[in-house]
Amino acid sequence: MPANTDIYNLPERSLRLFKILVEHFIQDGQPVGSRTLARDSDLDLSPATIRNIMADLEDIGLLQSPHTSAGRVPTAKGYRFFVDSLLRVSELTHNEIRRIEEELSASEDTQALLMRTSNMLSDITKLAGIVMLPKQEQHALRQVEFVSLSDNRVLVILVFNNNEIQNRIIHTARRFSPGELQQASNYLVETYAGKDLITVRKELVRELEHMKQNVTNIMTSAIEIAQQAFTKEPIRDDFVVAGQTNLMDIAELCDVERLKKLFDSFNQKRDILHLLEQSAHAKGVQIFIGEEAGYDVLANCSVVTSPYESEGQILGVLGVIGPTRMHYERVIPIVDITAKMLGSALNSNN
Amino acid sequence: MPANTDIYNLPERSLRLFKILVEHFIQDGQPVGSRTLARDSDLDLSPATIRNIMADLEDIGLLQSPHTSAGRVPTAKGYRFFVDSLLRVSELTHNEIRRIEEELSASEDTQALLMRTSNMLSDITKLAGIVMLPKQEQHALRQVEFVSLSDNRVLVILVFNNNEIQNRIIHTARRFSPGELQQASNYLVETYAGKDLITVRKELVRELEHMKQNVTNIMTSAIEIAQQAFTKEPIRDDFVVAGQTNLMDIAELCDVERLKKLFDSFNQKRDILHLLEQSAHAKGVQIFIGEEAGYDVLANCSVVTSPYESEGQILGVLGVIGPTRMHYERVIPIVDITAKMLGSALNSNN
DNA sequence: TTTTGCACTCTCGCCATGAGAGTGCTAAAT
DNA sequence: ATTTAGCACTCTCATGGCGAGAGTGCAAAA
Repeated sequence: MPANTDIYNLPERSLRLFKILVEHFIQDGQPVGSRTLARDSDLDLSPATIRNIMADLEDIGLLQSPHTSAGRVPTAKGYRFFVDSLLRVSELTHNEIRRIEEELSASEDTQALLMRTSNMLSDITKLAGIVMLPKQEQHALRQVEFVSLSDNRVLVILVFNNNEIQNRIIHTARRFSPGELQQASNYLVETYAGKDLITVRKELVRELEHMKQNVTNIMTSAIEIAQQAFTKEPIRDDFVVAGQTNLMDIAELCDVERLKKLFDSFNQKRDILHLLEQSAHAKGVQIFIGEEAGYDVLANCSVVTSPYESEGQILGVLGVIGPTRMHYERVIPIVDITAKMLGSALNSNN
Repeated sequence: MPANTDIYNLPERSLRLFKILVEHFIQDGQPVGSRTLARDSDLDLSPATIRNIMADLEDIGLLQSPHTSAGRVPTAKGYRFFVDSLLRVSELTHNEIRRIEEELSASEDTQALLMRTSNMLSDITKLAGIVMLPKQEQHALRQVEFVSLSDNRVLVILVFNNNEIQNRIIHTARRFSPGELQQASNYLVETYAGKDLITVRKELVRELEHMKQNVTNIMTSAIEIAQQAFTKEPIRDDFVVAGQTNLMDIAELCDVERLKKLFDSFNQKRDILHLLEQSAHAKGVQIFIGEEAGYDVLANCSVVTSPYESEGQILGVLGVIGPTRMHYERVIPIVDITAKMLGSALNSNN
């Protein structure tokens, strides 16, 4: 009797059993035994038969048992197989869709909208919502304003095409009069509006070169100020997490050690950011099963993500962090739809 | 032998013992017994005598024992007495002071500075730092800028005297041209710069009244826009908490239930805000011992706060949240000095 | 191939047990 | 009149044994 080592060649019956087992475990978090499975599956099999099948599934690496006399639970590989091949996502109710629509409809500035999105995700899924903020460098400059503060400090306000607003304070070599600032602002808008920051920086460097040869340029001061205003990268959050505390209710994470590590990694951003960036260029929903990807802070966690885009350009990534044992069939469409709606909300916002 | 029920009439010896006990408990969190105390106090007393004294202290309500055969721990009242009458704060080292100075010296916009302060507090104390943001209404308007977005949406940028910057998006009845906006902005700055938002609102109402009678006013549109721009209160965080995760290391809070409640109350703001507001008009450092004040989420927690002010005006409150069992002698001067330095940093920032 | 029967394993809750720590009280000592 | 020594008492906590319950794997029967 050759052991079937290929998960894609499993007999129909094993698949159904496996699916029911995973669903069962997702439901109540207890390892599932053969008795329960015999009772709850519509297949008419005795526990013994089911035990044999489960032993096979364990050999392939889809299941494991915490100890000899507990039932079985899915492995990371098991979850992967489940979400990739077995899962059928459920339709969202009308109410849910309307809820999402409403939350994303209000037109404020982008930052606020993204935070609301994150909150909404966490609220609706009862997990942690996460929204990566778009790199503003991709966005075209729309407006530049200068406000003179005391001495030689100048407040720079940049407005981008996506309604993102940035404030920076710079120190100038000398004091500029409001008139000069106004003039500089006019010049810069005229010259650079519609270009993204990277382009702007490049052109500024060239301009500066040019200026050295041709000192009579009346826009010397504008260039000088701009040089500073556009170069300095403001410290800026990369993503926002909402509803972290929802994770504290989840049994398998309910240990302060682990939670601390997880929360710390939200604060330090590094790992999470790395993971989000990976999925930035996938299309549609992606699912990371924590242990699989090797992020040890994400042990027992899954991350469901989707990039969101506007006018064909990927702006960022959003998603949900929860236990591997999460209701994927609900979470996936929620993330999916949210990403799409956020995309069009940002679009209509321009 | 009349039991001494007045804590201020306790014999010197009892006081010293009590102080040592509290310090001991703060140090390692274990209930302190008579043996330990006999060993560690320089008073040359036998455990038995100390037991008698401790029994007295327990009668007065300064101590309690978790159970008959544990040592004693301070009660809330005990902590109160300790911090009010017995505690001698330690001097900060030069390094620490320099550290604080450096963190608060960078001149950016106010929001960023406050966040850095909060982070610094949590980092230096290894507890949670908290900084209440100033109500911007107290601050004088310095500058108003309008940027036309698509259709009839206008971005309003308010700059206040304390370098705080606010962005709001408003919807106008009709589309305004950049020229009109510029004109409106000029008019508003001319008329209202130097006044705080509350005053501005009042005067605007009067202006509007006036306008109805005298429709020829050329600044109709300015008033119209301003009406919206200044009335709408942007959603805005009331305070920022940093280093929450530090609290997860603390033994007496190390239970997910409690932590969740605490973190939730940070998010919902209500309780914490209420507490902070209480101390806004105290002068200097204040200490709240959680249970005492009746905030049940703050059980086993203390909050050390100080208002910070600039030019004699109280701007807000900052502080540290930690276990009742915290190193007050260190935390108090840190909070104190931070508040003072933040005050002057904000001052020099104007 | 499936099922029955059965021995085996592992967890978990329960209880008893004993060491350790600390107390309170009484009687002796200073 | 205090302070101390002695001692019985109480409470926690770690340990180990025990039995119930759940689930397994295997061998033999259907």
